[in-house]
Amino acid sequence: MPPDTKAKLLETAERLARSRGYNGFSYADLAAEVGIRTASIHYHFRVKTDLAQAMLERYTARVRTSLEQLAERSKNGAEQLAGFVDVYRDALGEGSSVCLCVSFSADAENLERSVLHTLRRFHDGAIAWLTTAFARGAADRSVRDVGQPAQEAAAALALVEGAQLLG
Amino acid sequence: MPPDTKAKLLETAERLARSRGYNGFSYADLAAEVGIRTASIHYHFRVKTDLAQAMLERYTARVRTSLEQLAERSKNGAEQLAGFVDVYRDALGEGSSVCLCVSFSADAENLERSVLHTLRRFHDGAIAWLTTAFARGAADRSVRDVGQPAQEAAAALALVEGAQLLG
DNA sequence: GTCTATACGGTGATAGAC
DNA sequence: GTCTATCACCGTATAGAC
Repeated sequence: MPPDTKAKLLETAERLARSRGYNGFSYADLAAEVGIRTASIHYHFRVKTDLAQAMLERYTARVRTSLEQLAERSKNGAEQLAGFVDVYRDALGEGSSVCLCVSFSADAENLERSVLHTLRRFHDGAIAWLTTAFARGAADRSVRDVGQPAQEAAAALALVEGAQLLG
Repeated sequence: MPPDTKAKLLETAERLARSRGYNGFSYADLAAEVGIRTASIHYHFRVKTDLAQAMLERYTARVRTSLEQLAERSKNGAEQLAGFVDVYRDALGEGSSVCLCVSFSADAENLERSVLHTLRRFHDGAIAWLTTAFARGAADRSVRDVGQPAQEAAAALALVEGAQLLG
């Protein structure tokens, strides 16, 4: 069994990005934490953009799975919505860190197209999921005062991301 | 009349920070836009932290004035709250930029204590203002479904900041 | 796969002439 | 006040030995 350095790099990079922002950690920081040299990182991720892309894809897949499971096991729309906050925060990395997408969005100006594209798809997916949840809550009467589900969804996403920024 | 380079630096720096993030612009960028050399910037702001502090103080003062005037001229709580979004976005720099505090919050990990303190005071002030507005709206019946004004205020601030991040 | 060694540009910052 | 010149560092990235 190899130590699977690549997985360790991704895990550590995500933790660093979520606590310091994507541009807030360097290959030097990452290498030090994992216990190798910066040059070795380049073997696994040729350029830093490759690392960013891999981080985001790994993160997106994890969130998608969590949300799908939550939608299935929820009894109604209200329960589904209530679980969203937990998924968005706790299940994705404990403690005083921030959603990976918040950290990426903040430095969005310097990101590559492909990474930006993945980021946008994550947001679209989250809004679609929330829209369904609000519509469900309105239909089963478990959520009150639902206007346009799509608008409620956009507002809800902005709310949780903004809340993290203020933390 | 001198060209007042210092003011021009602050103005340009704010525009750059709001479109690229605080760590997204360098003295080189700033110097190029203003039309001087990087060394000259150091005459006005010895270190970059000094610039950050000055930017934030200037911004905070401007927002405070706008919010005070808005509170005074508003007929009721609902009108006051409706105007908040405009102040927070338009009145503080047109176009596709972001609130200066969002850009600072994103890179918060690398900021100095004093800057961080000013940033927190801005947030506290905004929440206090919003709390008053919600309480006013609840009292004069112009705003429906007001729970705890302080909580509504925190949620509202998170909402507008998160919305900017997603933009 | 990981290492040492190195390249190269960009960064904030300083000294001193004008 | 602004300049030129220069600094020490840190960032990503590459070459090649092991």
